[in-house]
Amino acid sequence: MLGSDGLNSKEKILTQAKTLFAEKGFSGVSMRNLANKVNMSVASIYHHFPDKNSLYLETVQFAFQDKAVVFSAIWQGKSPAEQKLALFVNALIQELAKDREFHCLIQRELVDANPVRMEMLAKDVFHEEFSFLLNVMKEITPERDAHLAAISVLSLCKYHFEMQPIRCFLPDWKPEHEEPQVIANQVMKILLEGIL
Amino acid sequence: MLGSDGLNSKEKILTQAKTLFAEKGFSGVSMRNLANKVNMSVASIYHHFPDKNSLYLETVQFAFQDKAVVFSAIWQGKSPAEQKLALFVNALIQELAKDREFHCLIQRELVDANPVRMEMLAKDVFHEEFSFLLNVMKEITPERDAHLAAISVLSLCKYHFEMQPIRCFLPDWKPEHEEPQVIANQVMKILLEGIL
DNA sequence: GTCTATATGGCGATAGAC
DNA sequence: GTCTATCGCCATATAGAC
Repeated sequence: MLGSDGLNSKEKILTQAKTLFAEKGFSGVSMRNLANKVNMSVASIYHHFPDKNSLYLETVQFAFQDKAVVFSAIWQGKSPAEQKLALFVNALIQELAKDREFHCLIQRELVDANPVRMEMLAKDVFHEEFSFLLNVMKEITPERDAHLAAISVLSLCKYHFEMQPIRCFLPDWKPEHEEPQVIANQVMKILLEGIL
Repeated sequence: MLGSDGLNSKEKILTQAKTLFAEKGFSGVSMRNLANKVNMSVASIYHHFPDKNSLYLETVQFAFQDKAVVFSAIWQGKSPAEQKLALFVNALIQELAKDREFHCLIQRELVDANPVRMEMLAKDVFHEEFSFLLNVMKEITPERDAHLAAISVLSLCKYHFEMQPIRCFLPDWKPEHEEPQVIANQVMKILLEGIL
């Protein structure tokens, strides 16, 4: 039942599907491409998934499933709110740097903006994480709009990675700008002092 | 030569292509879809463009072509650097709010990350604008890394729009969070004071 | 510059043997 | 659970008439 990589067929399919969908998007990947990549026939894939859309949905859920664990330790900890925020920023940036495919999948989901998938993602994945961040922001700056502040924190972390493909062609770019630690430090500095 | 909308056939095709590519992406749009939308045959489109890829490239350039004009007045003005930054943030957010298709096309380009198109975009479109922003940042905070600071300014503006499809499902969202002026004020406040 | 008709191949999905 | 073979359709692109 398990291959030499310790994965059963379904997991093998999902792993490669994650790679392909992240790279090319839903309509950029054919069942034949995927079958090729996992060394199976198309018909075998259809044995595990009823259709391409279901496969895509399961792939997205598969890509998200281990992410919540990383952050819960931070939110459950006993640090003061400011420190929780710093730990979260660091952890998020590390996670985005480590799992590029995860990052690309989110970006594609947001631009495709399928309303059904969007609500599913919001409820099943983002709601809890966002609530924790929201509470920390409320504690830190009760006079501010916590929702906008939380989005801004996420912006500062995530957009560095979205700009990665083009940044290296822009003036004053340095290789060190790609290091997660450098990015995280910069984000925290802005959050602490502003930029002006 | 010109239709009742004042556009010739090529412009009509590019206008609808911009809408479709922004919504569905390159591989999500077929030549038949597009032909349908402009009330032409597929063959007629191929009279104006040699293939789908060229059509896509021209569409992206078409979508970008009027954008530089909006900002040059700000950079050329005689305001102090801090005020130029504030004007830029406002103008960028207004532009993103006004032209959603433009916003989606950028997001898709960044996630597709075709190296050839990326370098083309960087050189032809972003280089000049980014340089102006960079110079303003250097003047405002000479001790900071200007490249990272400039990216952070763009992050704060652009990511609010990227999160738009999911934000309304997240806790504490209010309709006013979609107003460009509210977003711009929030961005400037963070840049001035930080968040903590 | 626009059309109809068509060539050629890839697509998602299924039938049925092993 | 995996395969080969195949269906019916839609994709990009072209030929050639008007």
